[in-house]
Amino acid sequence: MTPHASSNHDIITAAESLFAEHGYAAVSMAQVAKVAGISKSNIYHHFDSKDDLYTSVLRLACQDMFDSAQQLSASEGKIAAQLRNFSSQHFQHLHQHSNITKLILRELSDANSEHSRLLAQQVFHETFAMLTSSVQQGQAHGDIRNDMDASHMAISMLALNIFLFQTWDVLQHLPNAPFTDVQHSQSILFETLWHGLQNQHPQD
Amino acid sequence: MTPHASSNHDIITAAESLFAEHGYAAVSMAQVAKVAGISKSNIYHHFDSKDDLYTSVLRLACQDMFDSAQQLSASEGKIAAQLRNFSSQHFQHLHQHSNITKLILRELSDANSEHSRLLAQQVFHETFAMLTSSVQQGQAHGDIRNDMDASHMAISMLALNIFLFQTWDVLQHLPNAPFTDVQHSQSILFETLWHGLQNQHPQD
DNA sequence: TCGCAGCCCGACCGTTCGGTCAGATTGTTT
DNA sequence: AAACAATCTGACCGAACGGTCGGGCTGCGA
Repeated sequence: MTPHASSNHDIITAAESLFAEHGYAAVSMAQVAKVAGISKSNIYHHFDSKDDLYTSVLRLACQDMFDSAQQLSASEGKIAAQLRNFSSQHFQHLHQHSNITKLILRELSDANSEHSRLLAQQVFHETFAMLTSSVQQGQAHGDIRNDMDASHMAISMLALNIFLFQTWDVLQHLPNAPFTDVQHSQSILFETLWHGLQNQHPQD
Repeated sequence: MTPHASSNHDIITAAESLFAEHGYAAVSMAQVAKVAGISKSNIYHHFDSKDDLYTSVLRLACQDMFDSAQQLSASEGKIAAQLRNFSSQHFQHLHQHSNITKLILRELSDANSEHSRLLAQQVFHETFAMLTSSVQQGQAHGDIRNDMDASHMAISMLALNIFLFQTWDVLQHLPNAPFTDVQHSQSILFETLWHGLQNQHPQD
């Protein structure tokens, strides 16, 4: 509600990390207050309810994700370098805003209200539309094969990055330890996929 | 524990769907009792605590996932057909056991105890090892390019399937509706990736 | 200096939580 | 029918939950 709000941002920051780490139901207002360094009652002076706090956190998180996603625009140069650069930036982007990413991933699992889902899909749509557009440009230039849907190619790139983000901790516990450097693994996954997008095949 | 298993299985079934849908913290023992059709106290006759119930649910879920994952063995024929078939089966497998899949995906986000993580990663390792082995066979036969790590190729296939599973609801809300039939999208994603794994390229 | 409006807190409320317990019910064995 | 263990339940407990309230504190305009 209140736009300028002094410690409003502190509360949201504390709530954001807690919600991201443990989920909505597992976080109490008392915990948020303790982390934010204020009293529990004070939170209710800034927010109507726990749900209002969570909604505010989610809305601001999506806004941040939206803003910073617009900054990772497609660079100049060949399509290959463009997509490679975009994918790499997107992956780092996920880690830099890891709290927000975890929050949105949780929202995917819950799938309850359409309201929260709309927020997630709004932020989803941003990077997705950018990537799809780049792929379509590549198809127009003849660099990317035309016999496949640009949307599916774009979603594949996002899928590899997001999946790698959320499973990295588990992947490192696999035997024979095939995954050590996260940046290296990301580039390998991209190159594998990119290799299949190129338009230099003879026939099938 | 109990060999003839009176209502023990009913409780776990009820708890499984509730935990999968809403998460551990958001589900109360009273809700589980109501869905299972028994009293709350009766649950404590079969399980020591809420944590014990959840652990039992997770252990049984991983066991089911493990067992049924072994059944989707690599079929005969060419490597391409093998992998295509495996990927398709794996995807259907996720949907047939959607509760267990959601449960394990939630476990990924929580990342709290090593105990539960080990369970999840055990079930993860199963399909991963199978796929990696198939890819390595393909590499030995010369059907799959040798200049990339088999582990990363395998994880890419799993990533596309799992990501498609958990984001399908959101993807359908994207504008222009590029994703309509989930089976069709899955095959497109696989073909795109498989196109990049093949060993029939001239050079880079 | 006063007043007053926002900011903030300790104490408190009703409800729900996970969990316990004494006892009713049921099934089986003798 | 008696006896006994397993199964099941309603009533209950202390703790923690989301949320409220009255009143202190602080800064600022008059």
